[in-house]
Amino acid sequence: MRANRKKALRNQLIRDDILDAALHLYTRDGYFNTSIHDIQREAGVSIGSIYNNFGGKEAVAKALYGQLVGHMENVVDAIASKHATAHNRCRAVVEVLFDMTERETETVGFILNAKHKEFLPDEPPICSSQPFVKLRDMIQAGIDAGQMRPMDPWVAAACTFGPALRMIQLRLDGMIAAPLPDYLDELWLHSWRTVGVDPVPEDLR
Amino acid sequence: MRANRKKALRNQLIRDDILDAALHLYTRDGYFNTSIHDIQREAGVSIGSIYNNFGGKEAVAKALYGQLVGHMENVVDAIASKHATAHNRCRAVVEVLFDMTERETETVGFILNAKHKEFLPDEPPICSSQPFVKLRDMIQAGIDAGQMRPMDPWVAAACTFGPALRMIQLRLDGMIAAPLPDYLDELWLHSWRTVGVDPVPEDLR
DNA sequence: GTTCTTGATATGAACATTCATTATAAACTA
DNA sequence: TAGTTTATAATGAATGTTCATATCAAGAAC
Repeated sequence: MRANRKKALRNQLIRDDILDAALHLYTRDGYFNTSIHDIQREAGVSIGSIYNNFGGKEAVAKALYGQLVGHMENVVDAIASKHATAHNRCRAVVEVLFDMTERETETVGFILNAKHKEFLPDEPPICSSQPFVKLRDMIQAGIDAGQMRPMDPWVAAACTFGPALRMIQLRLDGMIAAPLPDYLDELWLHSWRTVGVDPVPEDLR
Repeated sequence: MRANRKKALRNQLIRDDILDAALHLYTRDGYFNTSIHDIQREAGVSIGSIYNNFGGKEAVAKALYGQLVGHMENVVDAIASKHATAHNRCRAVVEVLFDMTERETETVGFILNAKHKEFLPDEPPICSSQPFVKLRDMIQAGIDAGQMRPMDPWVAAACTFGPALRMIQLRLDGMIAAPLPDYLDELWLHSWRTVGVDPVPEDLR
């Protein structure tokens, strides 16, 4: 029993090593420029281990994708349960995304920037994955509650998160030198003016 | 002389056929899922022609990239010389991008969505290419002229074009069913409220 | 306690395939 | 004639995948 747990732990470590290496190489070089051999070298495991644990090149990407989407979903859920109003929720989403862009750059890059359709053709597009659906629900709820202007939900979503996502992309591309959180207040003040009924509260400007 | 021109013309036709095929396949399947043989078949030319005219796989992508960036630059230049105020210029940019997304879907997809860094590692990032630089200059001029709120230029650019770019991405991903121009007025009304000093003129709402 | 057996996993050289590129000769064009 | 296109085949490097073997932990037999 104890032995099994130990074994399972070691197993988990190897899986994590592989996924860590894959994330690193995918975000640096792209999926197609990353060979199984590269991952094997970077992770310090054998090729066989990758096939034993995942099954193949695409399966590694799929597992990584699932893990990170799950992570994003947890983040969104945490925000939704912590904040009540549409304004506070949406602002928290942008705040967390900006923080994550600095702290977990590779995660954000892989989730927001990678073209999954090209290497995971069977996965639904990222926009229809759980965390993104929940973001849209968040906005729809805000409109229904009269906290956001009545407008097409897609337009509302694009106006609410579009500017922030653009900033993230520019930051990931090395165009913006300063950490994103530095821009949070200014950006959000303007973003919310677009969609919000009430202005941004004084203490968040 | 006349003969040379005819020859050059035929030559140009072949080159265009190759680039058209490449654009089509790149946007549908991605660069790495598109082989030279795929392009050759789709274009109805021989492999030799591709190597004679371009030199190799990456060179095709590079030529295509250059052509489309040049096209975008012309579009931006035309807008800049046709309109005078920051508002009219920026709105025209969004309008043209929305139209192009419907009419030249593949061009827009390749320019805005493709990860060029992965297959053209020597090219500078798209954000620092001429047309994008000119867009930022456009915004900076608007701020200097007092037509746009004084704010960080990156934030201004993200607020001005971020929502529109997000809409384009959603449309390209098949999330939005209606043609983008249907959303133009509503989106721009909200976008401009974010960054403009004066409101959107009556006749453009 | 020592040795043997077992099951699960790790290893990495070998294999098979893909695919960019080169080569070649015949047909075509100016 | 000289240059280009075409059609086809050949080449070889890159790389995804397989599999026989090695490793090792945990009991079983003695």
